[in-house]
Amino acid sequence: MMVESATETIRTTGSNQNGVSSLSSQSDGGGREGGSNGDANGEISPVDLLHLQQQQALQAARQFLLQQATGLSSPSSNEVKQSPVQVPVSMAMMTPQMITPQQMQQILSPPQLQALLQQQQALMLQQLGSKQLAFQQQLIQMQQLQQQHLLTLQRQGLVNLQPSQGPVAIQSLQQAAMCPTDLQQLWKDVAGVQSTEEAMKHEGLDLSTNSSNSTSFTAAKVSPQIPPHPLANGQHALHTPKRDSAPHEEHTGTHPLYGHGECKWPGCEALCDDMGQFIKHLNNEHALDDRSTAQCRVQMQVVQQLEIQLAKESERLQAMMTHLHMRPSEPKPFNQPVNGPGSPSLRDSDVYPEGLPHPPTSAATPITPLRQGPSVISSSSLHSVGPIRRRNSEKYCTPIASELAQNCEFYKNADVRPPFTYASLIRHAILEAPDHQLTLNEIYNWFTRMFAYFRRNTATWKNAVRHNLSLHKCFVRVENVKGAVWTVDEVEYQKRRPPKMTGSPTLVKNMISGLGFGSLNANYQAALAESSLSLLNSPTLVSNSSAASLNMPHVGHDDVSSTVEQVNSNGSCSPGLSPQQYGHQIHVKEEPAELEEDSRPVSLMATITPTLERDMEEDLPTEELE
DNA sequence: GGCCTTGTAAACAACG
DNA sequence: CCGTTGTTTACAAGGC
Repeated sequence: MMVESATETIRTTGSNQNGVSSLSSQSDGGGREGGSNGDANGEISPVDLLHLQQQQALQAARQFLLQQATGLSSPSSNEVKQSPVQVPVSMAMMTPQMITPQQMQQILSPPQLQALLQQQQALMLQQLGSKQLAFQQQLIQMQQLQQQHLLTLQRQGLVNLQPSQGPVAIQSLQQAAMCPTDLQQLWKDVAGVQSTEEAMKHEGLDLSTNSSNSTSFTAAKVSPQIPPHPLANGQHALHTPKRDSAPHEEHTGTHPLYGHGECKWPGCEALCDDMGQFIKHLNNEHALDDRSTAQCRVQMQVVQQLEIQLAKESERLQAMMTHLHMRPSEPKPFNQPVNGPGSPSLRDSDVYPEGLPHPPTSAATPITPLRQGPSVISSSSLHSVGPIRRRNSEKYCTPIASELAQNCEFYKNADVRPPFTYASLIRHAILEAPDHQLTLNEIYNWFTRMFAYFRRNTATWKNAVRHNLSLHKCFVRVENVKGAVWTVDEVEYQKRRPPKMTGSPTLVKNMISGLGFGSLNANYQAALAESSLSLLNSPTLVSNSSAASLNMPHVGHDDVSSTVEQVNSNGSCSPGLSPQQYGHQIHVKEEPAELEEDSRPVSLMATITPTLERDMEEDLPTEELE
């Protein structure tokens, strides 16, 4: 499929953030090393080459455009006369010119760049009046120029883009969705690049004009002089994926860009004690300048991509269900763009439940687990669903390690309940600690640090944490010099969830039989969610998923964070637990009684989302590195 | 329907 | 006394 190529290229973006996505790198709001583009290993890949070439192409194109654009007046002629060269703001907003090619290159992968150009062109077509025809043509020329360049490159074997990809570049881009961490990284890159290149100024481009003719520019109206409310609108217009429904933000303030004491401007996370300080910060740091507009624009792209991705994944789900002889229910929600005009984009909470076969046999069949899935698309309207009795994790799916690694930023910012049990989370927190031990308070902190969700209702979940610590034998309290710390007894933990058969036919049978009557069992739901998530979040893996996979027999495990220990056992550096312990844990099977209980078809995931396996392999090392 | 897991709530004790 | 930590019990919801 086309996904292959697209994701292949997008991977470059993904790889850049490996450092970021690693759980260890929770530089909580602290200094972000923006712009470290990951090409630490000084070799120049074809992709790098492409970037370079693209950069040149862009520059050339821009030069060309600028020369002629200067003659044009913007529709609203609102240019600010700061820079020698004035560019219609719509253009500034809509084209890569608003940031330097270097910046573009840094924040967007080649196909993204290309797609951007095309999308911008499309937008231009919509938004510019007929007067702008000439301008459009120039834009097209620019794009063509770039495409030609790409073509040339490809013919030279430097690029693996399909020649025909020009027209469908957007599609490629769509297919290669960015995961939350991607997005976050994107922001950081933009921010980082901007900050470092601030002095360079925008090569004669001044974007700090306002434009009333560009609808999308409303987003960019996040400007100092505008009070919070319009800002809120702006933010909603952007459909920020990680900032979903705001109702729960009241306690943190009334500003959608402000929450939990920090600035929620993408990639910012600056700490602000109060709203006043935040506003000040907003005005100072996020004024209407090229950086902000760039970020807004990227955010638009982000939202767009997420929406598109959602649609695609929905389609995929539809196809899967159809294939599995499920009643497709109403295909409607899948085929139509998720975000109706004007509707908050991330309406997935509507889409998914709808997309899933409505439980015909039992109205009680819960769909919430899926909705609470880690998927980005399920970020909205989740917090108010009330007590969650079941995580969809634990049993049937999501590897905490990989899930968290990939969606670290997402969970940090989105008020979405992580689809893991407390026990899993606690364990993960502890194992993530340098010496595999944490005090209660440190566990608390980990929760709040890692999950925006756990910044609310502290009494409740803290109680739950304590409850879990006490309840589960796998959590061992160790008296310490400075108090007590909690550790994980892996053996005990694994007892609770012994590895079962992986991708066994039984499972499949179960699944299918479960599907037979349309009542989705939780496993399947989770599988879908998981599958969707992994695809959504790690385009990197998509291309490999089919090939990789299935060669990790024993990991039909629900909570794949267990793999962390596996790795640890190899690499071994776990003061908390001996390597032996770790070595044993996986296959330890004692207390048959307990094992019995565990007829969880966890391995389903291995069948459905082989991606995860690779996933784990990938992010484990990063964990180890911390 | 019973059992199990999980989440939530709450009571309670120990401790600083 | 108060807050934190830790244990325990009870109950509800959901899955098997």
